[in-house]
Amino acid sequence: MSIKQVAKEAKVSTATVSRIINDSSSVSPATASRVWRVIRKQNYYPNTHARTLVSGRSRILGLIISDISNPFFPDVVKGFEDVALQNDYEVILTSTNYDARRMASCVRRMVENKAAGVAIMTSEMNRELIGDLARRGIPIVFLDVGKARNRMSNICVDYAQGIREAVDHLCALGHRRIGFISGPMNLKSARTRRSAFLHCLNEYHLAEDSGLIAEGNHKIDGGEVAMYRLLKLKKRPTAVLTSNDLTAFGALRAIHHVKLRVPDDISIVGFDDIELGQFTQPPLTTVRLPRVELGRMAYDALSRLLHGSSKRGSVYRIETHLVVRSSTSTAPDAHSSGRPARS
Amino acid sequence: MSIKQVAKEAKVSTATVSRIINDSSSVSPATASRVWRVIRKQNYYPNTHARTLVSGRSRILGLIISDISNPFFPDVVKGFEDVALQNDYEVILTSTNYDARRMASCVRRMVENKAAGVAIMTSEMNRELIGDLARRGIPIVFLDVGKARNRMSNICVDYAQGIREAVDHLCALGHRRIGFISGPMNLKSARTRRSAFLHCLNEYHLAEDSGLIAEGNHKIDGGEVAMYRLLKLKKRPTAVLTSNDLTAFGALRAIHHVKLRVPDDISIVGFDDIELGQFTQPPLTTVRLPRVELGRMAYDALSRLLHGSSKRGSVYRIETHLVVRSSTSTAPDAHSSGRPARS
DNA sequence: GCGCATAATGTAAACGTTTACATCACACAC
DNA sequence: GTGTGTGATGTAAACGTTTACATTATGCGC
Repeated sequence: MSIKQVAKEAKVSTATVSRIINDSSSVSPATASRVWRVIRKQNYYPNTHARTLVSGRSRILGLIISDISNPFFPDVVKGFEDVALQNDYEVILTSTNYDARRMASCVRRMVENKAAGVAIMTSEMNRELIGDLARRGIPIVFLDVGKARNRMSNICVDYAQGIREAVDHLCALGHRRIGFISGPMNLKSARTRRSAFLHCLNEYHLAEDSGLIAEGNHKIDGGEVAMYRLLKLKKRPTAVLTSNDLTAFGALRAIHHVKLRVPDDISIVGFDDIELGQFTQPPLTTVRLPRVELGRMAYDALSRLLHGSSKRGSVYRIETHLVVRSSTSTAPDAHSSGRPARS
Repeated sequence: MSIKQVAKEAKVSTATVSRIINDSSSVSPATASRVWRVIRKQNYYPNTHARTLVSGRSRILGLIISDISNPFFPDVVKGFEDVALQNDYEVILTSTNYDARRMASCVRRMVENKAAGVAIMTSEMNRELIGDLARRGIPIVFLDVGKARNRMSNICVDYAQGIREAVDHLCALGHRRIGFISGPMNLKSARTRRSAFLHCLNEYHLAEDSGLIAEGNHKIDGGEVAMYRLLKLKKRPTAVLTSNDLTAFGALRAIHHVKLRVPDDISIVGFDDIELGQFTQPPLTTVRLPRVELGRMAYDALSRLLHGSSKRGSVYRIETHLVVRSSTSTAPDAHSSGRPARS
């Protein structure tokens, strides 16, 4: 059961066994193979906790997300976990449930478990808590937070690119009144997406009409309610971008409910490209955010912070691109004036 | 940083600090509050690994699933995690990716991390591996495996109930040719669902026509392909049950693609009731399997095994029920002969 | 004031590893 | 034969806790 018993049966010291398990450096092949035999025979597994205790390094990586039942996250988790596992790291997954207080407990758990590094894939942030981790020398990877410092890297999603492609696409189809359904404005990621949209509108010299912007909650019901609001406008938008796909699903639902058709009467563009978007009626045109890759990148960033030569963090970039399906088409009121020039 | 420093600053022994952190039994309130002050001031967190090492108990629970990006699992994970956390357990999540070999590594990781208990929510099983856990005295909770033994409990999903309700519902609507799209037959859970369906058909004295049974893969594409097969039948079914919702989504897609209508031409019933089922076109009639509750129950079962008086495991039962939405309606060829009697 | 139960606290061993350092055997140069 | 470098192995301390046991202080009955 313990290294001692292995050592005893193999007639070597515990030090030798330890060396064999870990690096095999400077141990004779003969002894090594004999000890390996005993290890297999006894079905011995080293005790992680003892290892961590003495060596100080833990081979545990923390992954903090908002909520696993938000379809954005499973792929991120998968990407992160797969590659972490391949490198013999254990992953501890915690969720904030969008609640800043639970963030504190997430961080505490990371510290208690002596996580070697932490990837924070949620935007509920807390300066002090981060400081807590930093002070303990734990490398951190953030999502969409602008700074790279010592032992802190940052993954920046280029929302603007995808949104630009979407607006581009809609303008080409003759749309001029383009609405937007945002996420909850207390969420950093929602604000980022929203401002990328507004910025883009400017580039196209389209009037920024705050009436065309509704706030959702990044869930289906919120998207539905927000879409009803936009539909009640006397001059309703001919196309609507949404802050995430679930919101778009809600919008589709609302439109269907008032007996309008997508894309004939209204075009809808989602964001994220969750798998189910292919199967809505009609299949959803959306901006793809590669989530598995995001998870993988979070691991890579962490790994570089852990094993890299420099302790200085970096900023990584994830691209987003439009995926055209069937929820967008020509604007119903399209004149032949063509698309506006990009500024 | 360590208990010693706390002890030193509070002018007590490490034993006293330990007692204060853990049980507070037989330590004077005065000392306790003084020590707590120091703990907070130093921002001290006990080292989990040291704790586990000496005490032998680990407050880590293992959760083994197939694949987090299968929409069945996030809710299970959520249910399990939430209640585990409330009870100060850490959760280690591992995925088999439907691969028996990876199951071995999942189990090894559980042992290495000295998990206090393990919930295995996937049907890829392996006798030896389980024995490995059992021999180490680690309590286990299974899903849909019939035995309860020492330190082993089992959660049984009552698939039959929900399927019975579904067939009942379809028969009441005049359907006689009811098809079934199964999951991959190498999956235990898929086989269980399939045989529950066949059994039910018997109860209704409906002919068991193997041509009406197609094999999918529990994913959308598989459901789609399987549905095409059923549609090509010279006497195609008027209603189709599916082994899970994703399969049903695929079926909807296939039907839509050949310009038939759901439910007018064909009724579809899913299984699981994943959230997105409400938002398909039409919203999916399905059998609800309460996943969050399943996760919670897995924790409870584990907890009882850990802290309960008896080491003997139990069998728990999860009910499934039909949720009627809009993907089912009267059979197109319905005669007025009424529904067949239940045997 | 004495003895004794009880409450509060301290001492030190133990948990299973890793690792710096010590030891040993051996070969090789001189 | 002596010294010295090297490769293989052993010894023992250390990691940060918990906990059985020991010790000390406190209060109470008589």
